[in-house]
Amino acid sequence: MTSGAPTTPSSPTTPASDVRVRFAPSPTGMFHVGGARSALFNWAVAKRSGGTFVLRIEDTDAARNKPEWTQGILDALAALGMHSQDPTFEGPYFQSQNVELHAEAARRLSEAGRAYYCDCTREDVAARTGNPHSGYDGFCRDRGLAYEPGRALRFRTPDEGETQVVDLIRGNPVFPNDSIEDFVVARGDGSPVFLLANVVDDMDERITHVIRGEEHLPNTPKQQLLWEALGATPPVWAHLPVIVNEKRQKLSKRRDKVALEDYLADGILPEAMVNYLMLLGWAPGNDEEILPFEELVRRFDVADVNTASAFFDVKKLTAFNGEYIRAMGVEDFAAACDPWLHAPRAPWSEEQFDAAAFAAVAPLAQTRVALLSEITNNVDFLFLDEPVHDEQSWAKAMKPPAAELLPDARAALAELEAWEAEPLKETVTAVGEKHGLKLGKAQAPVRVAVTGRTVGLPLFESLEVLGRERTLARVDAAIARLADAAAGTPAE
RNA sequence: GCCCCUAUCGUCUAGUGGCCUAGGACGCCGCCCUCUCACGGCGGUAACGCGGGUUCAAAUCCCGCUGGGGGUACCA
Repeated sequence: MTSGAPTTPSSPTTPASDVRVRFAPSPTGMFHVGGARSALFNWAVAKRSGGTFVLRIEDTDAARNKPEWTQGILDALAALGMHSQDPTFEGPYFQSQNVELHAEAARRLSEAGRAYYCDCTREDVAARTGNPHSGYDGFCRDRGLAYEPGRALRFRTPDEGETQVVDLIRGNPVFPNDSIEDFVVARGDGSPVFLLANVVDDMDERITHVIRGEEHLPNTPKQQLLWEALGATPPVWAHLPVIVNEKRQKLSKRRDKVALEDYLADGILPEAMVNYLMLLGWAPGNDEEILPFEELVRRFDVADVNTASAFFDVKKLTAFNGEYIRAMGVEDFAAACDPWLHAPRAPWSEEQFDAAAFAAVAPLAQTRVALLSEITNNVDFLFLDEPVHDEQSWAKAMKPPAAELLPDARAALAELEAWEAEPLKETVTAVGEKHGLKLGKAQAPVRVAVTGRTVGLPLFESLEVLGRERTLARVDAAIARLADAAAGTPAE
């Protein structure tokens, strides 16, 4: 404020800062795209500020936690670029290893009179208030109950005043204290609940900014009260808008496709997913959207994140993925396709697969796939013994004069000297003209005979790679089928 | 019920009182390119929820309404 005071120099090298953010998932299922976005925003803040990203696994719900889910979280974060080899990354810590600290915090709260023991059941409370949703009525507040197994510890919330939360995204929401019930901080068996454990861990890990989903906003005044009661300065909060489905409900594991792994298995590139997720609720400005993560980070400020919920649009994600695929070098593209070129994802065997043939055709396929998984159908005709039988394609392409054209094409192809794309194209063009067809029409029966489909890679390059022998055999098979159909013996 | 958040094209968003006859992207439609399908190029479609204020001036500020969402557990 004072004029003349030295301002912070803007250094080209990011100075190490005290900013410590965290991502604290619980390992109760497949890793969620919503979680991925929260992690990414935290990661971006840490990167941007030169701070630290702490990963904490909240594994205290023994009944629902499974170790494989924890590994799933680690793998998913790593796939998106957040891994322990990066100096920004700290952890993972496990909440279950901090139970002593949680218990001590509960004890302090109790001893300081900030919390009290309660033996009411839900039914007791509901019977007294007449409303199952009205919250705890404070019945045990001044009964001076000592701890006994079965008695929960409740935090004594202030009766008056209000609690204001400092939130970078939402302004500073104010909650009337009389609307905050005396919530449970430790269960009847002494174990801490989320509200407490989460706060104690954040204090322990010296978290300065809590950036999480909007669904936690109602927890925030309670947690802030806990921070204060425990004698610490609350962090700065930032509540991200929720991600919703087409019905504008929060994405849920039950009804929506939310597992990051599923999208990767479809052939969404991690970079595309990162780019898309960063743009859900935030825009880098300048009318630009497709940007590398480093650039996104450079422009990112959590305070600029939107407040309204955002629809997870798979179509736009897919479009982004197409952009990323087309931007790759051909070799990288081919390498990325690899998992979809072999069993079990591909319907052909290792013996049938021909790497050289794929390499020849990869550049042609690159502009035609938006998901890597689509590569399989684009090149299957090269590796399968017979082309796929797509009956719709057959019906569309094998109308007259296909039955006459195909034998002519077969004959011309058999005599072609150079089995290369250009002469192949000239040959089919000539045959088509003989039947009064332009190339566009004339190529269709040949395409379906050889590849099984009306759509696909450029035909003549495909034939060149397939080879004369296999091409002719397939055309022969199609001619035979057409003849059978004409003779009244249905091929089907 | 109570508490809280929220509202620009179908969708993601730009917009911080005049640059807005509201910009970009996805989607959709048309044209061009073209051996199919894509890619690419060009063009089009389409929005400030409603009602009051404040102001010379409001998508932008205020209030109300309506709509949407989240939370309301001895889950996290």
